[in-house]
Amino acid sequence: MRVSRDQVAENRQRILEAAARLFRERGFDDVSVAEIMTAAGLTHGAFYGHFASKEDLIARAFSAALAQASAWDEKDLAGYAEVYLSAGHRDSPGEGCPFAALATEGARGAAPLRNTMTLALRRRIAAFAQTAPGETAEERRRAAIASWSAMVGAIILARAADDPALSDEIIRETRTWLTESRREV
Amino acid sequence: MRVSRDQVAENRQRILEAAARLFRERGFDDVSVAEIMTAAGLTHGAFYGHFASKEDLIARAFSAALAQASAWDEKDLAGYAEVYLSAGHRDSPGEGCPFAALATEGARGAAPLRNTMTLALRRRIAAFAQTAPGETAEERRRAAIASWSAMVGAIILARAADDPALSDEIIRETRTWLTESRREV
DNA sequence: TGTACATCAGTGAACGCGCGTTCACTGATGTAC
DNA sequence: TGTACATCAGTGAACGCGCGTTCACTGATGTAC
Repeated sequence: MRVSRDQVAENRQRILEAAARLFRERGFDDVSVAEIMTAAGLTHGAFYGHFASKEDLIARAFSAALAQASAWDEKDLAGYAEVYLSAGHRDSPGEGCPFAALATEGARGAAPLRNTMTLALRRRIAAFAQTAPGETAEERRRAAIASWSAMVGAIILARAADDPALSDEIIRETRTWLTESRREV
Repeated sequence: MRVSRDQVAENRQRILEAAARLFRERGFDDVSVAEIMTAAGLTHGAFYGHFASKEDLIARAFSAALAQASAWDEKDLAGYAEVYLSAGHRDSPGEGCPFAALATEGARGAAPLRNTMTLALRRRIAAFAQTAPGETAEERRRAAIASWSAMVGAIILARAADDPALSDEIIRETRTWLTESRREV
C-alpha cells in the first residue's frame, strides 16, 4: 500500500527520531531494526526503503540526536553546564547528549559516524571557547575542552553509579567546580 | 580430559584476563563467549564450568580490569593525570581504564556490575581527594570528583574523534588544565 | 610406593532464538490523456 | 475535471547466521587402599 510523499517524509523522520531516542537509551547494539520500526509505527520490512543498512541509520540517527540536543547551544558555557549537569539530563538519556550516551560505542563505529562525531566535537568546543573563562584565546579554548570533558565524564559516571547520593554528588560537585571555582582563576 | 587443580585456576585466570582485555577493546556486546574462550586457549564448552553466565563473567571481568589498572593508584592526582591523559592510554583501551571503556554500557548492566562500579568509583574519588588541591576537605573532594570526570570524559572524547590532531589536543589541553591551571586557584 | 577406580575439566556437536536483511505481494498514490 | 494505469511504500513470511547455552562423551587427575 503506497503512501503519499508527505507521509514518506514523515515516516522517515519518525524512524530517525525513534532511533535517536532508543539508541541513546540503550546503545546501538541493544536496539534492533524491528524495534525501531515498531516504535515509528511501521513494520520492519519498510526499513530498507528508507536506509541502506542499520549502520547507515546509526550515523544519521546520531546527527538527528545532535540536532535535537542543539536546543542548548544558545547558552554560554556556564548556562550550558547548568542544564547539562542536572539530574534530569542524567535520568533522560534518550533526550540527552549523544556524546554522553554513545561516544564510547561510536568510537568503535564506522567512518561516517566517526566523521559526524568529530565535526560535532569541533563545533561544540569552538562554541564553548567563545564564552569560556581565560585571558587569551588559548586559555579559553583549553577551558572549553576541559570543561566539556568534565561535563561528559560526569554524566557518564553519574549514570554508572548505583547509589543516588554518590550520583547526585558527582553531578553537583562537577557543576559547582565548573561554574564557581573556575571563575576565580 | 581432566586437568590439574593448578591448571584449572590458571585457566580461569586466563579467561578473566582475556575477557577484561577484549571487553575494554570492543564492549561487552561485541565480544562473544566463544571468542573469549579461544583467546584463553580453550573451547567454548568449558566456559560454563568456570562461570554461571556471560553476565556473571562481565561483572568479574570488570573487577579484573580494575585490579590490573590499579597499578596507577600509587600516584597523586597530578601524577595519575599524566599517565591517564596520554596517547598511549587512548590507543590501548584493552589495557586501560575500565570506566573510560565500559562505564556507559555498564550503566545499563545488571546489579552486580553496577555495584562493582559504584564501589570502585567511591574508592577512586576518596584516593584522589587525598592529593587534590584545595584548602578544605570539601574543596579537595570536589576537585577530585571534577578532575576524575574530566579525565574519563577526555579519554572518551579523544577516542571518539576521527582527527588525530583534535584527539591529541583534547588529551593535552585537559591534562594541562588539570595539572597546571588548577594549582593557582 | 604402586595400583585400581572414581572424579570431573575440557571437547565439540547440537539447541533454540533473535538478529539484519531480502523479496513477492498488496493496494493507495501519482500521472498521462 | 475524470478515468485508466503505472508506480512504489509498506507488509509479513522467509533466509542465513552467530549468539548464549546445554550435554553426552573423553581421558587425565586425584584418591583410597
